[in-house]
Amino acid sequence: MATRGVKTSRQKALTGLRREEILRAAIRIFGKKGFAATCVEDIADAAKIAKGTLYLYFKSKEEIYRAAMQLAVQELQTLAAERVGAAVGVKAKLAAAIGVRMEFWHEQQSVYRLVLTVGREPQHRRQTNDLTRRAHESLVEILEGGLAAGELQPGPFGEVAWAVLDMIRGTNERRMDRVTERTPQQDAATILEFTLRQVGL
Amino acid sequence: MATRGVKTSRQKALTGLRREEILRAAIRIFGKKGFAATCVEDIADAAKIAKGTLYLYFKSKEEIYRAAMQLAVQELQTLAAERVGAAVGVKAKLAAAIGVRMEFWHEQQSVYRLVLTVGREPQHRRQTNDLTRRAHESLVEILEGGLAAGELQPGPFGEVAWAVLDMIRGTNERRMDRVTERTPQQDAATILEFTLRQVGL
Amino acid sequence: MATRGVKTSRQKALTGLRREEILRAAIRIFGKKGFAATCVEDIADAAKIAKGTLYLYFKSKEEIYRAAMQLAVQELQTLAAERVGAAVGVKAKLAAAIGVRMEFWHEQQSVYRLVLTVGREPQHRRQTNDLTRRAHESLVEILEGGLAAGELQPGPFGEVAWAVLDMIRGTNERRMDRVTERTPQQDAATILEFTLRQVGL
Amino acid sequence: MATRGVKTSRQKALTGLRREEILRAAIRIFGKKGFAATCVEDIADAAKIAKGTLYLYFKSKEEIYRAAMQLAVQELQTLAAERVGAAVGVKAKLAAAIGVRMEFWHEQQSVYRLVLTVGREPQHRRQTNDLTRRAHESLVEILEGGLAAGELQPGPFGEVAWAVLDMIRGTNERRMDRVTERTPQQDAATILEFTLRQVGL
DNA sequence: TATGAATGAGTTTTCATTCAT
DNA sequence: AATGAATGAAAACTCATTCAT
Repeated sequence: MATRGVKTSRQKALTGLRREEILRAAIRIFGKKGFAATCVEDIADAAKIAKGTLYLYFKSKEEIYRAAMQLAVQELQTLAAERVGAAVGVKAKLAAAIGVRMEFWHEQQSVYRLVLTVGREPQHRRQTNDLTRRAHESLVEILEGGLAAGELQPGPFGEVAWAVLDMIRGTNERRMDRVTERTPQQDAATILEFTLRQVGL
Repeated sequence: MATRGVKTSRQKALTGLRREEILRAAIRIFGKKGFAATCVEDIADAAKIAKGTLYLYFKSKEEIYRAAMQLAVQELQTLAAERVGAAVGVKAKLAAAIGVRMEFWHEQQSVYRLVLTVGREPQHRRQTNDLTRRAHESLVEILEGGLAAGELQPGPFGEVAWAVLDMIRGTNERRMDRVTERTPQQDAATILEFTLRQVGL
Repeated sequence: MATRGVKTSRQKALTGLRREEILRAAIRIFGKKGFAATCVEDIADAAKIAKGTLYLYFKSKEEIYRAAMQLAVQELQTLAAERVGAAVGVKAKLAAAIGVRMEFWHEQQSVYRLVLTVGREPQHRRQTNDLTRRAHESLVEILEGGLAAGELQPGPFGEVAWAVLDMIRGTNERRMDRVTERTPQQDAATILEFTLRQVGL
Repeated sequence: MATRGVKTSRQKALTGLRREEILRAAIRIFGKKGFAATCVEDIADAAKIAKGTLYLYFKSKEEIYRAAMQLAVQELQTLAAERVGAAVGVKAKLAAAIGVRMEFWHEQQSVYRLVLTVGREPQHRRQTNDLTRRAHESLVEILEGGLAAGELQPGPFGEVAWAVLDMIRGTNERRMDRVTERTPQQDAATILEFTLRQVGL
């Protein structure tokens, strides 16, 4: 009765932990099999809980997916903001923005598969696009910062930023599918070089 | 009865036609709904035949998908080879290679959706990658042709070609999802410009 | 292709037959176990078809129930209208209306259980009430016919008609639950007598 | 610790109170939704206790139902016995017996719904019938008392008593479902009148 | 005694594939 | 060849009951 409707902070922490464990499992399985081919029980098994328990934390398979995606992307965004913030100068900031994404996806391949496969399914496009747009904005900001600082000339920053994201996606995908043999570092370097050439550096 | 087990060429032609009708329907529906969310009956309805009849032409849903993809891509490749062959000089050839892809996908959005969504699902990656590899090869050939003709200096042609494909994919996707407002022509121009800058033209 | 979207009358008859077989099975099972406690598979088993086949004829468990109820009641109403129409004079008509209901329910206990149990569940009340109202109307008509013919004095026909239905329900239920040992004929006679006394005959 | 395994009378009283609170909540919810559609958590919430706590007082959902029903009916029986006992003469006693039931159910619609809907489900018929039988007996007693006192002639008292109960149920149900617009008092008067006419008063 | 997280059997519904006509 | 009714395995989700705290 004492705790009715209330949660001690210890309980909240546990609940949060459990939620996250489930999401990590979900990311793994969704990333491997895709959304439709993943069944809820697979996720439960991977999280080592019963099927019903999932539904205490999420109210549908769809919601599990959304939360998993959010968790994954949130972490990347935090990390990227940090690294870009620490860099000085457009060039270094761009290198940081590109590099952090290459490394992150490389280390978190299952997350990336999740974004690439499930995120492209018709019902998930909108969410995925929102995430992409934010990444785009942060790249444009870097370029505009360079302009303001007099390091760059004006240019089609919007288009360049999209090109960067397209290349990051493409190189990562090819690495994951073993279409190319290049390392994340090599790819990052190439993309940076290409980008700088586009903005006249 | 006379032709039991044998096919007259007229019959073969008819069969081929019917197959293609089915595939056109499949492309439309798969592209709109994705692979898992499409049910075989949807395709049969769209092709105006009975569900059972599908199985006379294809032995599973999976096979319908594979054939649909192949049909879609084959047409693009034929068209691209033709246009690129007709162009003279690296620049014109590149412009043709990029332009033909932009237009084709723009006109055949449902096919493109098919490639983008279903083609990304785990079980279809290998096939999709094969198709992409061929596109890559043909771009590299153009660039190497330019080198042989003395129009270009040596450069990271492989990487540039991938970048082109990544940008084509990205811009098309954004247009389809209405993330940007640009026309296929504008995008093609930007991509071409970007590419030429990379190879020093 | 010839029959696309069309059904030969033979096919329709078969389909109708199958539908009815399913409904007869449903009536039996729903009547025995109640709505919630009946699972779709029980009905399929009783109808000797596969679970999935049910869904070719009805789109949900709920719809099966509604159709079953309708079928059951429709038959009673047809039979009642026939018998009442054939009878001459208020007294005979009343006897027919009461008698036909007693016999019908007695012979079709499973249908009756269906109406009594499932029909009382909150989500089905409205449909059940509609059916009851029609039975009420037809009884009132008989009484008003008697008034018009000068056989009866004016009276609270509406209330009497409800009382008749209440008693029919009550006696049938008690017989089914073996709370009393009376026969349908005895009960019908008692109810008729009671009714006539109420309208002054 | 001193009282381990033993219950002080204070504890028993508290336990009894808590049990009753739960049952009142259960009556409300069962009455509104029916047995199957009610989930244990609904009851717990309504009783403002945790789901697990329910199982300290009752060992299953089924048992909660049985106890709730018993509680509901017990109160009616006590009240009826009291009122009938206070009335003098068959007519007054009948009026009391009918009236008390009409009023009670009218005021306790949720209880009544419980009896009407859940009580009709196959697994609960026996219990419901037992309760009904007792109501029947008490009505018969009144009529036989009238016979003994010389107020009535012999008659089919058993049948009349059932008719009374059938009409009470019917009128209450119709009022609850808004099939009629009559008040409990009007219905009670009509039923009394009908009854008296049957026993020749 | 009280709690509510965890369980997993059980339910409805979908749909790729088969097969008798 | 063509049909579409029939199948049944598989999926998402619910909820009565248990149990560690």
